[in-house]
Amino acid sequence: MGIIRKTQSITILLNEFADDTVAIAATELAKRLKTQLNKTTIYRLLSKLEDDGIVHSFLDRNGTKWYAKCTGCTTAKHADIHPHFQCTDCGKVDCLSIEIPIPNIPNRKVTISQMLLQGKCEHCLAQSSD
Amino acid sequence: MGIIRKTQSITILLNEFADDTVAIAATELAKRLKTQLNKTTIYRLLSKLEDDGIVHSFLDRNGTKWYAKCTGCTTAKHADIHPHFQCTDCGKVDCLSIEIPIPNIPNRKVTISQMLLQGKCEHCLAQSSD
DNA sequence: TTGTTACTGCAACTTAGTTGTAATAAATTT
DNA sequence: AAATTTATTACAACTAAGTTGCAGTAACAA
Repeated sequence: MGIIRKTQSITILLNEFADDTVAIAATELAKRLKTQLNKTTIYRLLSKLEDDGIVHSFLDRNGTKWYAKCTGCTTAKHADIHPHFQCTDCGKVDCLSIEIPIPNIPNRKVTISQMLLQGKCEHCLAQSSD
Repeated sequence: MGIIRKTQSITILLNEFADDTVAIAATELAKRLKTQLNKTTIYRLLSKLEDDGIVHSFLDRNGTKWYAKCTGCTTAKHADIHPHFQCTDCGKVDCLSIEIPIPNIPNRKVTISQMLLQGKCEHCLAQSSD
């Protein structure tokens, strides 16, 4: 179910992911590209790009789905095991370049681990002098 | 916005949380209690119970919202900083009684940390002899 | 340049959750 | 115990995110 043809739509969509660590909400993409792409196309492409290991997705506390570029992922396996950070002030979300070890839980075999951190980003910390 | 009156509805709803560590999906509660409570009531009560520190909620990878009982929380602050575990085989979700330290991120002030672990639960591990 | 079929747009749909409002039932007062 | 107050509930209607089916379009191979 990956991407086979290099279409205009893909170029338009990938252009939005200029910054490698900043995540974009799926709904935000749908809004931004409304005049250029149908929302069905956007959702379908995002899903394919994720299958191909080009982007990865995650949810924040509100259930909003975010997408960001992958680094070092393949079709076979997503290697993005970094935590994500959401600023509670400005709402900005990005990928943190640290690795969180998967904790060992007795009686269970843990294979996937996801971490969402919330707090104040650099910019908002400076603003509030707090 | 907390709970003021001890109503029948609350009794019915809280009865579902018999097990202290097993989480229940909001949609599952809506389905189970359909004949007894209106879904609006269910969602509003869950939200109030969360405000009161009686239950806490979190989202899984599919965006499904789960609720589970709190231990040691108050109206002022949710103290449930444990990770949640979802079995990729049977779908069961529960609270793990371990504490994950909030990682220190340079240039950011992290105040909330959430972790979702996925893998095989004890029961499904035994089933699959794997 | 033609044929194949992946991809896209559109409309209609689904699902989770929310909002407004009138009726009901806890809890308090008399 | 009855009356009063108002938090709570049910109902219907709505919203927002995402999905599905399908006919038309556009990559790309031959």
